[in-house]
Amino acid sequence: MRSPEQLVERFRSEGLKITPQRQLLFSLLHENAEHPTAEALYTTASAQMPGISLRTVYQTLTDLTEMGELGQVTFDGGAVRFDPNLTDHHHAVCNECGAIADVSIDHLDAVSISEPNHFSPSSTSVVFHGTCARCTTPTSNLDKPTNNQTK
Amino acid sequence: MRSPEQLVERFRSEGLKITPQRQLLFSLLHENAEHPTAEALYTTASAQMPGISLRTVYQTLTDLTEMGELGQVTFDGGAVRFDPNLTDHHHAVCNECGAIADVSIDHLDAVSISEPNHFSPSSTSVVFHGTCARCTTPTSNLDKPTNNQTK
DNA sequence: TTGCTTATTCGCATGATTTGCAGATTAGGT
DNA sequence: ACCTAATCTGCAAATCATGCGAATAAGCAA
Repeated sequence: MRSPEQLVERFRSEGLKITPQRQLLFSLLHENAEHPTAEALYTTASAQMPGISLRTVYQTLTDLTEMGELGQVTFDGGAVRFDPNLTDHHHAVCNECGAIADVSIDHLDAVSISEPNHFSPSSTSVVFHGTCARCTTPTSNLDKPTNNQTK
Repeated sequence: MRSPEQLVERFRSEGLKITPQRQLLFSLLHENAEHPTAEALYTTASAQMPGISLRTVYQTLTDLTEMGELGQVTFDGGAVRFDPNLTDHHHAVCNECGAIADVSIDHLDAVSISEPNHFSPSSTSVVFHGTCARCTTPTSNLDKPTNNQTK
C-alpha cells in the first residue's frame, strides 16, 4: 500500500474526499504487518476516534482493495484479513498463536503441476502452517502473544 | 475418504449408528472430486432424500472431518468446501467457472522460505488461480459449467 | 417382536462476518 | 457562507455455521 500522503493525493485526484476516518485508516494500515481483520482495525481505530463506524471501516477497506492499494487474505475460513504489502509474497501461519508472517519464497518457479493438464495458472499462493519462532522458543513463554486465530 | 462400506464398519466399531442420512452422505462424498460446500451436498442429498436437514449435513460433515475421513478447504473467504481426497495434494481454482481441481506438485520440496527465520512449517499448501482447460478452449462454450465460485 | 437406551435428526435460535440501504453529515469547491 | 455530491453512520438483512432441546430411530437385549 502507498503511504498515507500518496493515498491522499490519489484520492484527491480521483475526486474522492479526504475525511478524518480515511486518514486514520490510512495511517493504521501503513506498514502494518499484522494482517488485521476489519474488526481489529475497528477496535484500534475506535480508540483514537470514538464513534467511528464499523461500516466505515469496511467501506474504506473495500475501497482500498478495489483500488488495488490493499490485499486481502483468508486462512482456514476465518474472517478476511487485510494486507498492505503488495509485493509478491506468501504467508506463514502459526498454529499456536495465529500470527501471520509475510515470507518470500525461493524456487517458486520450480513448482509446477505434475500431471498433464491444461490449467493456466496466473498466480500461485503458498501458505505454510507451523510454529513461529516465538512459540518454538522454550524459554519466556510469558510474552507469548495470545491466540488470535479466528478459527 | 474411505469407501462407504469401510465407513460403515468404522462407525459401527465406534458405537455410532448407521442412519440412512449418513449412508447417503457417505455415497455422495465417495470419490467426489467437486469440492462441494455443505449447501451443495444438501441440495444433492435433498433430491434423493426429501426432508433431510441441512443441520444433519453439517453435522455429518463435521463428524467425518473430526474423524480424519474428510478434508476441508476454503478459497478466498468463500464457504468451506469438503474434500474426500486425503492424499497429499494441492488445488487449482479456475477464475472463470470456479471449478477446483486437485493437483499434484513437482519440486515442492525445493520451496523454502528465503529470509532467515525460525518458522518450522509442518505443512505447505499451494493454490493456483488461473483458467481451467474447459474455460480456455475457445470452441464449445455451450457446456461450460456455470460459475460456482461463492466469492 | 417388543421394549429400552442412547445416538441422531431436525428445526429454530443464535453467533459471526459482511453488505445493502437511507437519512444525516461533511468535504471541498463556488 | 452556500451547494452539492461524497461520505458516514446505524440498522436491517444476507450468508455461513453452530448450539440446543425435543422428537425420532438405530441397535441391542430379552
